Amino acid sequence: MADLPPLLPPAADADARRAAVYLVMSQIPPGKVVSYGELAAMAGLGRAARWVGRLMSQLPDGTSLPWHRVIAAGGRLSLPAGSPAGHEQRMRLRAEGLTIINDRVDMRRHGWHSTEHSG
DNA sequence: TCAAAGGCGCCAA
DNA sequence: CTTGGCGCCTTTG
Repeated sequence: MADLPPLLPPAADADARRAAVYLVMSQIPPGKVVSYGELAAMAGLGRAARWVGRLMSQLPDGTSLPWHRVIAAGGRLSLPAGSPAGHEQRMRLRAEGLTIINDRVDMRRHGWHSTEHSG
């Protein structure tokens, strides 16, 4: 996507950036997914995709944030199915009506802000 | 300041 | 499809 102007100042504290990411995350509707990079851009962090990924791993176990709706670019699930988090992710996504094939989901259908022109 | 690393992303072969 | 390579942003030693 085009380079979105930072919603946050470069000097924003980690708390502010985290809050921004959490806020965007909380807006992800069930059955929809976004990539790390998209989430980073939407939160005003630019290309901090990796940073977002690390933030995900840092989330508390009992968090209410839909971390499972944050996946890798192109609809890929980077978390291994054998991993507890990966298993949980697939379980939740399937529960929300997503079809996971070859560790991938159809971004055109389940992408939060994708071209859902024909529904 | 330099180097290494992380639930990443994109391009070339 | 799988590899290999480089870029990106941030944190840590």
